Amino acid sequence: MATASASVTTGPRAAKESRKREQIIQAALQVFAEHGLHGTPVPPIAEQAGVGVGTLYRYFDSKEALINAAFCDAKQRLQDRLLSDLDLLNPSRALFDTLWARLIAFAREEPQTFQFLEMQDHHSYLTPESRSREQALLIPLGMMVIIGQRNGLLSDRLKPDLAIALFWGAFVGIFKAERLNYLTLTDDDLKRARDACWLAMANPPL
Amino acid sequence: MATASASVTTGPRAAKESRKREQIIQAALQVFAEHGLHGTPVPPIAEQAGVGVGTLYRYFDSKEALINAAFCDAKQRLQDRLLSDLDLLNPSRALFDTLWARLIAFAREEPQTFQFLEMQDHHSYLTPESRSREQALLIPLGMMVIIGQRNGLLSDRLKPDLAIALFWGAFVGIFKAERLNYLTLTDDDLKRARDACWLAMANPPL
DNA sequence: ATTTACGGAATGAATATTCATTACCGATTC
DNA sequence: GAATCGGTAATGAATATTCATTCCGTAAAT
Repeated sequence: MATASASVTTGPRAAKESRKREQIIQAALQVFAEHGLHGTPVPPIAEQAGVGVGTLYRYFDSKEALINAAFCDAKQRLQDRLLSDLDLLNPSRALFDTLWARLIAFAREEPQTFQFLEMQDHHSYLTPESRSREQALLIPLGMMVIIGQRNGLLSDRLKPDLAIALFWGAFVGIFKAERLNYLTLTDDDLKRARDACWLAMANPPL
Repeated sequence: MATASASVTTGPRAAKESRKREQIIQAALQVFAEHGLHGTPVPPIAEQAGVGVGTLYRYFDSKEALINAAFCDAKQRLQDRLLSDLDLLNPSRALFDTLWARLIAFAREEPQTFQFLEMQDHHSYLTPESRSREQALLIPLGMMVIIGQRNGLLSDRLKPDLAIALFWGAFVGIFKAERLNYLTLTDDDLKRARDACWLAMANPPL
């Protein structure tokens, strides 16, 4: 009885279910990124995940719930990969380069996740809880910029929110251009783009 | 007979039809921008345009055709407003400022059009012809950057396509942030953002 | 043996598109 | 100038399709 009770939350059964959940979310991310949220029927998601439609609905109450789960999962992964083990309260050029490199790695290794997060039409679907998850990434970055500006490392020309929007937009823009085949990005291009972004935000050296 | 024949293509009848076409496209832009392409049923578009659904289908073969028409129309308007009466082959800081000012004006006066053009999920719908219209804007801008780099006005750090993608992305990013209420953009903010973008692309003064 | 998970056909609601009908407009006739 | 007519435009209810969700027979697990 004790073991049975334990297995409800920690046994191999639970582990397998948890894995299948992830599997469905992963599949959803891919198909959503390709066809948009309204644009993808549920059955293709199930197929991509290798499960029946009925099974999908065992794990998620509705398409909307799945969208929110996928969104939170993706945002969380981006946040983890960007911020983990980083001391944002000590800004430096090296920290900026690290953040840039991590962004690149994320966009390269999980292109669909990146694209999914940049899609427009989330916001009509998202629960307040999902929406607030956005802040978990933006607030630390904002603090970093504020401190950088106090330090004199970054120019205070741009208010922090604006600097972040500009930087983020530029990054998204170059990857969007690559996805649409308007250009190809070499490693060298990415370094040059990074330096250009830095020039836009930094204080000129004395 | 001659008069009758003429009125077929040039009379008040034709003019009214042409106006109604525009009216429907305008309405489509607005509703699409708000709810996404897959997300908006056809009847609401007709309602917004003040016509019956059947009428809409008299003017456009399908929802897809309407999307393409709206896209071409929007791209054309953006292009006209950005490039008309401008000598892109003589780049200068003043020309850059003019382009920036025109972009602002467009984004401010036709926010739905701007948002519609930046939506992700066009590309699965667009005909090759619609798609090629993209080039009509990108190629002149590319030429301008090339000449600016030859001049020494712009840094040749970034290859032209990359410079444009970066700049465009930054611009889209700050307006997206404003739309999502992450920040508010004052006129002063916009000037500062402009200068930051210039720093990213220009050659430093000697 | 019983419970739980699975799959995918079945269901009903939502949506794109069509079509039979009506309203309108300009031309022609008296 | 008024009345009639032919044809085109407009309409929205009806149809066909697509989609989210459910349900039940089967398989797996315990």
